[in-house]
Amino acid sequence: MIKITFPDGSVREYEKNVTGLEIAASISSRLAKEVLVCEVNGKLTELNTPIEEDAAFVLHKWEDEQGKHAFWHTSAHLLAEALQELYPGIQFGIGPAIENGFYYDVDPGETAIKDADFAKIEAKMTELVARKEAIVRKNISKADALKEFSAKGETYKCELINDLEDGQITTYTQGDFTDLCRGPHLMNTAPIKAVKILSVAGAYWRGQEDRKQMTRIYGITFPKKKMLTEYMELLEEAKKRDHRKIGKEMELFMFSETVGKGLPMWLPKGTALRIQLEEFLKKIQKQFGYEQVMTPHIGNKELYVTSGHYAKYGKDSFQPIRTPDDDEEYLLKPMNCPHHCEIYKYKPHSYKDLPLRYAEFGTVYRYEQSGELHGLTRVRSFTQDDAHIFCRPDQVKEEFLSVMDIIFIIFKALDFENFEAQISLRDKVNRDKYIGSDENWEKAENAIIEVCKEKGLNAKIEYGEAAFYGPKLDFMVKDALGRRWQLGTIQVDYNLPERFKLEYMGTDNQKHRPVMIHRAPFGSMERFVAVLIEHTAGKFPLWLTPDQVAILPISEKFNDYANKVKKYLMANDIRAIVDDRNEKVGRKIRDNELSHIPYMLIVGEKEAEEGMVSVRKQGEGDQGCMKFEAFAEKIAQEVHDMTNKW
RNA sequence: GCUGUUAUAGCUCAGUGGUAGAGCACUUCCUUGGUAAGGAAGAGGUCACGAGUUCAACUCUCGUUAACAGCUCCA
Repeated sequence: MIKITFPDGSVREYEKNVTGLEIAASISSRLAKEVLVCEVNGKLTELNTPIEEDAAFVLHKWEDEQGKHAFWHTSAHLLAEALQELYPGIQFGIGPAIENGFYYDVDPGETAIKDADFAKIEAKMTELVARKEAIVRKNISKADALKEFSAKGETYKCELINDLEDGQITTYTQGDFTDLCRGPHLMNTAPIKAVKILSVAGAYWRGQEDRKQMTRIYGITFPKKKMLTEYMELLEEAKKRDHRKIGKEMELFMFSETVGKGLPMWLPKGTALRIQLEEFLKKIQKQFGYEQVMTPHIGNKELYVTSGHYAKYGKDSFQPIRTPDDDEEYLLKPMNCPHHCEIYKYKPHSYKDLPLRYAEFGTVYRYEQSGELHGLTRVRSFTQDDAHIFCRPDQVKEEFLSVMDIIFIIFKALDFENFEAQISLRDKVNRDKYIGSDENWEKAENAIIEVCKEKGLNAKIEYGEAAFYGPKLDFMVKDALGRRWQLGTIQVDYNLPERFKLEYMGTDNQKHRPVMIHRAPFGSMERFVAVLIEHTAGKFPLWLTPDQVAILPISEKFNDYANKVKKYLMANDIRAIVDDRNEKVGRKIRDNELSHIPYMLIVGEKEAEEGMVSVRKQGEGDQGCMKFEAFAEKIAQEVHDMTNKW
């Protein structure tokens, strides 16, 4: 007999070589039906694997991450099995489960797999499920694995096998399909009740740009048909929130093929929104001791040679601007830091001056690869809400903490609750690409880790994600389609002060090197607005929204009164428009509801006579009548209450 | 940059190897209204751009540009 310990701490005894499925069945038949995969002493394994010794034991169902993972991983194999039947001679790369579904990278040789083939593939997968083939796991020696897969002409699999350790190699077989795989899997494909092939795309073999491009087929499967329907509806919903769609509908920003791709232009409404955000941040920064500066959009190439950016990014940037002078070259500025370093150098500094915090809404230009451009989230010209803090080494931590406070204020004010933080450190092995001494790097890396701990921030550490000049802490949020976008960033930099030979006079009357902290709480105005649009679905908070109030005259006879009210509101810093179209009031209400304006004021004979307005709140209907002066006061108060929190 | 898909009116989209359509928006007129779509008429297109095939190309082929999905990249 062996002892099986469950997650709740209870222990039960079973015969040696009992399987996970048998254990599940001993608890309840329903559980045995729903369980997908199990965990024995922390190791995920199939339900039919015999358990030989005492073990900590966990069952995973669809509701668990691990259960879904196994379900989708098995689905990837099912996809491969279907492809093997449909496209004889097809070669397989890798086929993992992902956050939502799975994919398989394949090389179909001369044939191309297209959207039109999806139905055929789905049908074949469904057909294979009906065969109820068992999935069989097999341990195999490296030599045998190589023999087996090379016999089938599977060059990609052989390459993978060559990188594996002998003795650790397993294969999984279902029907005529055998795959090199670590597992774990479902015991058969029967639980897969709904199948959807989502898209097809190119993907480099092993993620390397110089290797062959495979065909990557994305799919998703579910244990119930209804779940697939719900998932497809969710995708539709997400599409409706896409900032590119809403940005167009609300006339916030645009692109012009003539101006150039990746170069956004802000329309009046979008500009109004952006200005509100900038003013909001300026107000906070003022409280935190920042000073605004302004710098040109170009800089002498030498500036970037000094900073090291030219060596690193020169080739992949907008190329230098020529002048009538043959020896002179300028770059569109790809970042603001070198300019701010020069500002720091304008005069000598004492330790008493520090920290100095220079802030600028600085527009920068980066030649992003064309395929990377995406709405407002990835563009070639964008405005960073940039600031550089020059401080003494002993002030780094405190400054870092106060930057985090600013970021938290912003996230709170705009209701971003589901953000993630990531600490980006150097690659553990390959350290050639980083500028600066090991000692400085370690100091900076440790400072970030400590500060996160102190703030109780659960940040994920990623090695190899650091900028070439220093480690960083990034804040990310998800967009409507579940893609992660980086917003705020804080980066410690021991490198630029070195390169620009920045100094301050210490208490010891000696020159010392300041530390520089780059930070951008929004990241960029463009990306932040994009994420904000998707977060709010275009329903911006009252203090931020471009139009706060729409005034709707009942008929043209009351246009004059409506304009009088508008003038009064505008004079009191309330952003109002008059809808003076020749339409019935029902129509005006409908259109203005759909355009997300928070308040509507309906004015007709009754209101005009008494200096009143009939108030209607977006989504909440009629709110009754009041004097327009009282309404202005109410709105001002509401905005004040919202903005006074920070 | 790579692979694939797409490009028709301001917007959303139908459509055909034989000179182009809808809804919304727009203009004019009627209507002057009370809390989510009043009515009529009209205007609007080099069917992304450039070549080629064809008696004839918006439609088929190739190239260019841009957008979209994914990959790679992101100071």
